[in-house]
Amino acid sequence: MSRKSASVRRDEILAATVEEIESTGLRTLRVADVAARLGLSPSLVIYHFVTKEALVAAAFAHAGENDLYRARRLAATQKPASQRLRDVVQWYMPTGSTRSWKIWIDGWSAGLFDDGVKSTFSTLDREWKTILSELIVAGLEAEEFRFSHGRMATEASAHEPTGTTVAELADDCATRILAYLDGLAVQLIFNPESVSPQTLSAWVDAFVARELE
Amino acid sequence: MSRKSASVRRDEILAATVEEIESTGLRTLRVADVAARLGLSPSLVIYHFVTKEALVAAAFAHAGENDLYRARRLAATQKPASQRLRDVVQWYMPTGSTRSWKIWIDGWSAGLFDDGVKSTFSTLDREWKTILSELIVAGLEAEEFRFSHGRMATEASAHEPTGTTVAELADDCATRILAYLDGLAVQLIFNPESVSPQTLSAWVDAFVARELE
DNA sequence: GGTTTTACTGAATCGCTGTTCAGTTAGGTT
DNA sequence: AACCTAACTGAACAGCGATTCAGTAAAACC
Repeated sequence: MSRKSASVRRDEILAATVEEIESTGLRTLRVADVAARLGLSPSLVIYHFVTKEALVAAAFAHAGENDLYRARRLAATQKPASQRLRDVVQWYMPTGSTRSWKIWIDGWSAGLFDDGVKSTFSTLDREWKTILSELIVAGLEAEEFRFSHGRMATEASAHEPTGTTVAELADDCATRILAYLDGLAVQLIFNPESVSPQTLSAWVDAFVARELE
Repeated sequence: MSRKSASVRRDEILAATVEEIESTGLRTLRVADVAARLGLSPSLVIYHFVTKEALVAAAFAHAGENDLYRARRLAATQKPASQRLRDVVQWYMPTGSTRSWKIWIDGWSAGLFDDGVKSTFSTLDREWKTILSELIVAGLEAEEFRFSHGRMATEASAHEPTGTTVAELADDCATRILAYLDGLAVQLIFNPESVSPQTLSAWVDAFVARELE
C-alpha cells in the first residue's frame, strides 16, 4: 500500500472532509466516511488530526483558504479595479461558480458554539473584506467610481462614531456587500423559485452600483 | 406530580427545546437536556414527539410561527405603512429585539439536508415575504413612497422574464430586504467589532430607503 | 543491509444518548 | 366509588461511532 508524507495525506483528508460535508452535511459527518472516501482506515484520520473536532475545524480553514486563494488571484489581474471587483463578487456569489456554499452555512452553525471555528470564520471574513476593500480603494483612486452620495452624508457621519477614512468607508462598504451576498445565498437555498441565478446576479450588480456610482 | 393536557405539555416542551437550541446549539442538543429543563423524564418527550428529529422540526416551526405572530401584530397597527414596515424590519433585525437569531442559523444548517426542516423554512420565509410585501403595496397605494427608479427600469425589465405586477415587484423587494437582514445577522455574529447595532440599524434604513424612495 | 522513524491498520473498547417497555398514577367520567 | 383513559416514569437496551492500542511494514537514514 502506498504511503504518503504526512502533509500530503493531511491535505487529502481535508479535501475529502470538505467534500463529505458539502455532500451530506456536518450533522451526519462520520470519521469513517471520510476515511472510506479515500480507502483508508478511520484510525488514520484520527492519527493525523487527533480528534474529529480538530479535523472539522481544519477542514473549514482549508476550504476557506482555498476560496481566498482564488479570490486573490482574481483580484490581482491587470483589469480595471471595477472589473476585478465584479470578478471577485461573482466568485463569491452562490451561483455560477464552483465555490461551495452549503459548507459555509454549516460552518456558521458550527461557529455559533465553537470558539475555534468561530475565530476561523472571523478571520476568513476579514480577509474577504480586505480583498474587496482594497479593490474599492483602487477603484476610487483610479476614479472609476465614487461612494454614492446619500451614504457618506447621511448614515455614515450622522450615526457612526467611527472615523471617516477612505479605508474605513471602503471596509464598511465591503461588509455590506458581503452581507448581501450571504443573505442572497440563504434565499437561494430556501426559495430557489423566487430567485433565479440571473435575477440574483442583476440584484448584486445593482447593489454594488448603488454603493459605488 | 402535576399532569397537564397533551397540548399544553407539548407547548412547554417545544418552548424548552427552543431555549435549549438557542443556548447551546442544535449540535449538542440532547433529549435529556430538554426534559431536565422542565424537570421531566426523557421518555415523556419521546412519548409526545415520537422521535428527536420530529421534536426538532416541530420546535423550528413553533419558533417560526411565534415570530411571525408578533410580526403580524406589528403589521396590523393603525400607523402609516412606512412606519409599520420599519417596525417589522426592526423586529426581524438581529439587534434590539428579543427575537432569537442563533436558532435560525442552526435551522438553515439543519434545513440543508433535512427536507422536512427545509420546507418549514421555505414556508416561513414566504410568510415573512408576504407580510413585507403587503406593507410595501400598502405604502405604495398610500403614496408614502414609490419604487426607486433605477430598479424598475434597469434590472427588472432588462433581465427578468417575470411579469411586472406591482405585487411581484413588491415581493422581489421584500426578498432583497430579508436577504440583506439575514446577511447582516451573520456579520453581527462573526464580526461584532465591525458592525455596532446602531450602524447596522442605519444601514438597514438606508437600504430600505434606497429601495423605496 | 540494518536500524529507526513514522505512516498505517484491525480489532476492541467505551461512553453516550435515543428509544423501548412494563408498570404507575392522576384526573376526568359515569 | 369504581373505572378508564392517558400522562408519566425508571430502568434497561441497543447501536452508533469516536477513540485507543498493540502491532505491521513502508520509507528514510546511516
